[in-house]
Amino acid sequence: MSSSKPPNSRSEAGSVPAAVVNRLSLYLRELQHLVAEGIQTTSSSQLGERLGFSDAQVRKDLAHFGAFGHPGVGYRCDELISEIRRILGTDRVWTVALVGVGNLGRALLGYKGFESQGFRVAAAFDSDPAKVGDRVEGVEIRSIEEIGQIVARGAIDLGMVAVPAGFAQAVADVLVAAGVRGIVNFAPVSLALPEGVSQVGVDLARELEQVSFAVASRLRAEGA
Amino acid sequence: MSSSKPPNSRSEAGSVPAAVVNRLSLYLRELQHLVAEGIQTTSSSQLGERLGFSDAQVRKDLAHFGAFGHPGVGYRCDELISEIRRILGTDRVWTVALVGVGNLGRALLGYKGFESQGFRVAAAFDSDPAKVGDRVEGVEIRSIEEIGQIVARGAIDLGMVAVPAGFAQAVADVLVAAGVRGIVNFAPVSLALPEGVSQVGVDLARELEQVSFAVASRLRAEGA
DNA sequence: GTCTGTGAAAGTGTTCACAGCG
DNA sequence: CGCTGTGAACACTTTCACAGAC
Repeated sequence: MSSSKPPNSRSEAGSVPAAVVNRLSLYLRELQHLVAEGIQTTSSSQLGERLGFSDAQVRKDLAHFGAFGHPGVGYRCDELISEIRRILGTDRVWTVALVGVGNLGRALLGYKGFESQGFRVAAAFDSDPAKVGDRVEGVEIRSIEEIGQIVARGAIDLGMVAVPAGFAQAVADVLVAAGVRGIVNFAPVSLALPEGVSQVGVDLARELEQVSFAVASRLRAEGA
Repeated sequence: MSSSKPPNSRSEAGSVPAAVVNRLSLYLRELQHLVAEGIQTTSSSQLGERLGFSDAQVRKDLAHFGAFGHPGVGYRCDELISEIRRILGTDRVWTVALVGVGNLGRALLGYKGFESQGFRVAAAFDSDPAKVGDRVEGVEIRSIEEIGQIVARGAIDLGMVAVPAGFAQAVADVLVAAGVRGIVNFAPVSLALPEGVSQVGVDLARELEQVSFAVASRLRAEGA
């Protein structure tokens, strides 16, 4: 409990608001676009402007994790990219298991955006015997019974659940029992997971509902 | 400024926090599950418990829009479902245009969860001449040049963008010019849209990053 | 002069706790 | 009694504004 804290490092595990983490990965994405445009240095105001946030918001968010900027200069893009990847944990490759190789599962297997961000879909499972053994995008589809073996072998960090709503909880239970540490759930149900397993839900109908609310509100305001 | 306000109605268009709208569609989903389980009446605490929120949170959220509960009883599920659908605007059918029929676009065309929530994917567009004319899930793929005609004909309310990042802004511009009122963007870029057009972004890699942050934080906390 | 990092102020969102209704 | 709806207390986030670094 004595000891000097290492400089340039904050809690990171401590309670960082989810909204901050959300924006962090937006910053990362935008920094990568900047680099692709040949821009090497940016500022909190440039970054904020491109994303619709204030400059102060950008600086405060980053301040949760350390001091990465250069007063009078701004942020070196490649430097900040490295820092954010380290914070998000994507300075290494996470292996991901996909469960459910329907339309959506197939799209996830073929999605090109995972690899460059540090995620590798390393295994796919489906309950349909007709699909087991097939290869999709170079990944062999295995029987759902094999989840335990493959994941517990330590080869899998995260799970993506793309099965019908009625099966999602059971699949999640199996994944958790096998030792997965986090789950992205594409089924339209709220999963009950034990503490220590993180989840993010992606519900396509809900995304549309968010838009329809905004549009409907605007229509109501105009019409009234 | 005199006048009696009509009972059971609040602003709705007024500034409702996005977080509230997000939870609203979670409530809707959960209420639909409750009905499927044969449960007809629920309470703020039951609803909250199943979703991980406090009972007070549920009541406060709903209070933004009116008084839908029955003291001493709770909420009648079907009643509350109707109210929330009205608030979200999904008490009618929204027609949606999909742009980009790659892996993800195909999955969106085949997604079974839209119809029941009030969304109909009524048109699909792709820039690849080889795809134009094909039918996917009963929807004919049209050339991107036709967006203007089809949307402006008034048949389309919302757009879903599932094209590569580099084309997303251009596609969004065309959709907006054609009169679309809201966009769900699956490309990993921030779209610049004019005021009056709503957007929601879904970035699959970012969803995984949120999970990897949480897991990495936990590992750091344990390891340290 | 430019831009960061940060306390202090302002603004929002959440929880508490209870009056009032069924 | 149980449960809603709600003002008041609290906690959290964002914005402001400026000292310090380049």
